[in-house]
Amino acid sequence: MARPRQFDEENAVGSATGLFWRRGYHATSVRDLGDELKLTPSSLYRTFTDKHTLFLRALDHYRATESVEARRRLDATDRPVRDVLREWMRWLVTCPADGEPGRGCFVVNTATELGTTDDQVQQRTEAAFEVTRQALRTVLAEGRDRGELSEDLDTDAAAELLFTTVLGLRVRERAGHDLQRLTVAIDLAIRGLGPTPPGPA
Amino acid sequence: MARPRQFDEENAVGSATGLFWRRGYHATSVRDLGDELKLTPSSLYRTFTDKHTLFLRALDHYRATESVEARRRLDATDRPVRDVLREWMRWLVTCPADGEPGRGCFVVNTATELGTTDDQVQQRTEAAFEVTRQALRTVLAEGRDRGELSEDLDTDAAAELLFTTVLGLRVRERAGHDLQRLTVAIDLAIRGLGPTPPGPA
DNA sequence: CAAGTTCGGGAGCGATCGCTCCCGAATGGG
DNA sequence: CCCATTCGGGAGCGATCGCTCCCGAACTTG
Repeated sequence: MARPRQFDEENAVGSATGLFWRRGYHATSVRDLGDELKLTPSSLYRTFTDKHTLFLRALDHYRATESVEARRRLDATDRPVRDVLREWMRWLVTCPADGEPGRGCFVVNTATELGTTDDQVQQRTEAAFEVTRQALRTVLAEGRDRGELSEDLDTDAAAELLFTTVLGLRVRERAGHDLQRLTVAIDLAIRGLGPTPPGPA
Repeated sequence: MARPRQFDEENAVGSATGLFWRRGYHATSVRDLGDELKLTPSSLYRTFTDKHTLFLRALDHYRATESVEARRRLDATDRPVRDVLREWMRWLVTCPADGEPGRGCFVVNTATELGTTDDQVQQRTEAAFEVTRQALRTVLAEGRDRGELSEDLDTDAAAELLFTTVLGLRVRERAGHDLQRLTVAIDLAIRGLGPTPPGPA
């Protein structure tokens, strides 16, 4: 048709995600975004409509990268369930430190900042939450089927509890809490799943 | 000295707390505060210096009311530890509904919105967190001393885990999650403390 | 009662907010 | 090759931001 873009749209969304992630929605200005993405206001608005739409794109981008990576780490069916869960939770409280510590979880930060005020945002945060919760249910059910967890364990309830605990861990990482304390909580959360049942008699 | 105030300063701080609680720091403007507190800008700034200082006052007010109330509900030493903990956690996810649902915890909301960027804010959120954590340690230690919890239970670790879970519950209340699901998580968290040991032989 | 001080109210400061419009340049399709 | 179309760049829109100053009124103190 006409002149093509001189920037990669997906890269730009990635940068915007980082900025929204660190500062939140309201504290991030359009000019901040323009500087970070190396985009002029006109290009930014032509491409992303407005700030709110770009924020939704950022949420989608986060879910397509970070959330997918998190889910992938839960799908290691070749290892004991407890090990998978423990390492997954430890990764959740250390992974942001790859870039910089104290970013927490973009979805959690967004859910607490905006609450239930924005339907489109809530729809996305809720979908992200549901993916994690469902993944936990699946992992726990697998563990029980493989005999690694007691048959008395209510896996749905356990998933609900682990999911809640994970949100708390993300908050604490954001708040800069000591990693060792978080590890203590994680280890006990895993132990809370109960002892490994004896092998089939 | 001179002409006295025509408004109650503590009431004003209370209203400001409610507004900051619902909307967060950045989304609350000084004009919003002025309308809510029925204060003109000049009175507001003469009394509270600036928006940031008023926010710190709001955090202190919250700790002096909500946090103290929460702590009080944990100090019921005349009842079984499990019952106290369970009812305390259920109250944590329903108490905001007295006014309106979806407010979550002001301290959690603040910690996730501002992260570790503001020293004075972080100092207050951290103090609030530590009070809750210490209260949990005390309650669990009492429960163990009274023989309601196993002597094998690491009460410090359990306090760490319960504290983390509570933060998660507060996030989920803010996000509008179903109360029944939260109750499921709470009940299992209590069960995770282990069985009641048999009485002294 | 007069002096001194703080009050409530309001206009309005400079800066920044989200966003729009216009421009010449670059690139594609007919 | 030419023209329609989108590009990057920048000026700047009205609105709102956090905040300040000035005013006459109200109150306490000597």
